[in-house]
Parts: sequence; structure tokens; C-alpha cells
Amino acid sequence: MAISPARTNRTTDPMDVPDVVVERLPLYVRVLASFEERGIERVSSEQLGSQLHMTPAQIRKDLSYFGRFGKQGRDYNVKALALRLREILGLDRTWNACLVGVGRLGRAIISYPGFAPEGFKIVSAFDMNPAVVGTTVDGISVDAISEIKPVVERLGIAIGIVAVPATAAQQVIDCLVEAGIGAILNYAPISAHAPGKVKIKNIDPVMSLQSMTYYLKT
Amino acid sequence: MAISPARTNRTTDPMDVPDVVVERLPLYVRVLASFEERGIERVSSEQLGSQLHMTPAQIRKDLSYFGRFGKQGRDYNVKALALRLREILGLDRTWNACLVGVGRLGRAIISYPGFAPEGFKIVSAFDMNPAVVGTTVDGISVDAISEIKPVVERLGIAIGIVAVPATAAQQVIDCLVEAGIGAILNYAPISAHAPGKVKIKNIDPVMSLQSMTYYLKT
DNA sequence: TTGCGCTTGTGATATAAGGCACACACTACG
DNA sequence: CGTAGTGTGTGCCTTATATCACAAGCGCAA
Repeated sequence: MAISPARTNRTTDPMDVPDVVVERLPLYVRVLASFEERGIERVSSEQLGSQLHMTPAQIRKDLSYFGRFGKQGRDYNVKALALRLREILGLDRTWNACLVGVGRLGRAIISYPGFAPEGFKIVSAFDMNPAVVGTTVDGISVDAISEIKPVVERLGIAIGIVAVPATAAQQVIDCLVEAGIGAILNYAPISAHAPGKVKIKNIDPVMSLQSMTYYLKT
Repeated sequence: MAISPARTNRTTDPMDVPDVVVERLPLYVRVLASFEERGIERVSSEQLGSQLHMTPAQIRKDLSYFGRFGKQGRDYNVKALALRLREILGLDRTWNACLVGVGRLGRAIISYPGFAPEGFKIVSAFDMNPAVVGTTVDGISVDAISEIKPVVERLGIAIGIVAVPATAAQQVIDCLVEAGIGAILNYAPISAHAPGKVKIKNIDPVMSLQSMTYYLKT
């Protein structure tokens, strides 16, 4: 009697999509881009799946959280799907980010050429060390950490990148959250947590290695 | 009638432990180390859990895959547990690694001071560029990629670190696998796959950012 | 030595993620 | 204009992961 409890029309509705699914979307965007570059106009979930080593069903199901993209019996239009996924992920615009911690690692991050082409622009940097504050690294001027809040607000920064020593990391993260940052990419070797709705991802090569050695012990 | 199907005595048996569990162990090792540094001798799963933002039950269950570590009613001995977990993960020794791709990123990885203290030693580097082959970076001599196999065998290298452009990455990975490498840490922005039993972990900051922007779109 | 309080280890249960398989929709071709 | 072939979208089932909740074991105190 009741209205069908199934997900109704859900094109990009704010319905809760599992995090795992969202985390796979950039993957899809990436393969689609590679197909696009090769001039391929249409792909089936089968092809995508074999490329990504996943089952076609998983891909179709993931996509189904956001709407219907393919024509039944006629696979997907590469360009259109890529465009739509970028839109869903919010990649159809530029995002400003700030970097905290201008040490060796921080400098490497600033000069990393992989962010800009994907629309992520580091527009500001912060450090505690008075010797570094006031200098310029790769065109980015370094401010004192106390300046985070005003700068973030002034420049419309939504993303924070943390590259400080482990001991300072949680404090810096709290500071970024306080400043109104919405997402944090943390390079410090701590299992960081951000309060509230702020998203955080940890980049931790050492920990990755440490879990792989389990399988290496013969 | 049959022998109890339950896990029997399983101290570090090769029984199949879920990957997710193995991936959490380094986390435990890390907090335990921090407790150890602070001179704390005993911890309960409750304390560990609150530190890591996980439920105590999860921690106890994870540990139970490997044996019994605590005394009931009397929590865990920090030092003993840390030691045992390091042993389980194979962190009670040094691991030799090689780096492929001595570009900007590769150099940053070589000079990253975070690997050595955890027992990961980069002992060899490779590159395609003839201008780089033969040079020395931070004490590591750079060889041609064709040398991978013999060098890996001679130096007992179990881990490969990939820092080449996306276009070359899969090829390099195949090459490492062929050379007998057991684990790969891949920094190239591709969703890489290693055949067979070889473990692979991808470090991909851009993809991390791309999945977080989903939650930023207001 | 006995009993109480505490925390582990773990079976049972709940929730989440993944895969299967088929109805439906669309195209193409006769 | 009808029919055959193909691949999507999705309900349902399977498998994996997380949580609950309690019995069992330990230490301390009287």
C-alpha cells in the first residue's frame, strides 16, 4: 500500500551514498579519461570492470546511486559519463587548498605538479618556524599559523594539507577545523581524526609498508 | 563428531586473517609505541579504543586472530603487546627496498627520513633516463631498469617503491614482480595491479582529494 | 583463602558491502 | 514494422565486517 520504499528518482540527491562508493568514483573518472584520450566513445561496464579489475555489476551498482547514465543495451557514452561523474564529485571547478608545514615534505608537496591539472590549487602556506614565515616557496608566501583563520576565509580555502611533524599534527588539524576547513589531507604519521563533518584522509606510506610486511614474512 | 571447526590454538598461524585486520595492526603498534614513550605500562582495549576512535571490541577481536595477549581482568602489557605485534607484522627486522623512478618525487622519497627508523631501507634506485643512471642520490647509486632483477636478487630486496610517470607505471610494476619483489608501494596515479601473490598499495593524494570534494559541494 | 570487581576473549547477532541473474529498454537489422 | 541481440539497472542473496554481550579468568583485599 505504501509508496514503494525503493530509492526513488535519485539523480544526485543527497541520499547517503556509502563512503566506499564515493571513494571509487575518482577511479572511474580516471579510466574514463584514459578511454577518452584514446578516442574511444563508448564503454560497457564489462570493459570498465576488466580495466579496473572489478566486476561489472559493482560498477553499475555504484553508478546507480547517482542516476542512470547508460542506455540499456547500448553501454555508456564515455564523455558524458566522465563529465557527469566529475560534476557529482565536484571536480567541475577549482578548489583552493592551504599547506601547513613548510619543511622538506611540505616543499615537495608545494612543488608537486600533479595537483593543479586536477583543479587543486595550493594558494597559501603556513609554518611555525619564524625563520620560514615571511619567505616565499614556489610563489606561495608562508604565513604564521596564527593567520590560518583569516587567510582561509579571505581566500575561500576549503582544503587543508598537513605536513607537520607527528607531535604537532593533531593540534594543526584542530586549528584547521576551527578555521572552517572542510577537508584535510594529512601526511603526518598519526591516525588523525577531525571532529564533526570535516573529512580527513591520511597519507601514510610507512603504515602501508608495515601492513605489507605481514605478507612478506615467509 | 568432527573436530571442532572453531579456530583452534592460533598463535600466529598462517590462517587467513582478513586484510582489514592486518591493515589495522600498524595502527595499534603506533599507539602502543606512544603509550610506551609516555612510560605507561598497561592499557585496556577501552583506552586503546578511545585513542583510536574505535570500539574496544574491535580491537580485542582483531588481536584475537593472533592469540591471547592480555590477562583477563588485568588489561594489556604495553611493551609485550607492542613487541608481539611487531613480530607478527614482521617489523622485528630490517627490510630492503628499491626505488624505481628518480625524478622529483623519487628524490623526495629517497631523502624522506621516515622510513629508516621503522626498519625500511632504500638500498637501490633505478631509472630509465640515461642522464640519471650512474649518478648517486643521497648515497644511493642509480642503475638502469634492466638491472632490476640481478640487483634485487643480490641485495635481497623484498619491496619496490614506484615513482615513475603514470604511463610507465604498470610496466615497471610487472618488471618488479618478474624480478621477484613481494610488495610494492606505488606512487604513480594509476590503479595498479600486481599479479599473483604480490601485495600492492597505492599512494594517491590526488585521488584522496577527489573523493573528499564530494562532501565539500554544499 | 575466598569473594568481588574488572577486563579479556569470543560466540552470536547485526549491519554493510559485494555479486548474481534477470526483466526491461534500446538498437539494429531484416 | 517486427524481431533478435545486447547490456543496463536493480531486487535478492551471499559474503564480509563490525558490534554486542556474557562467560571465564585474574588480581586484590579482607
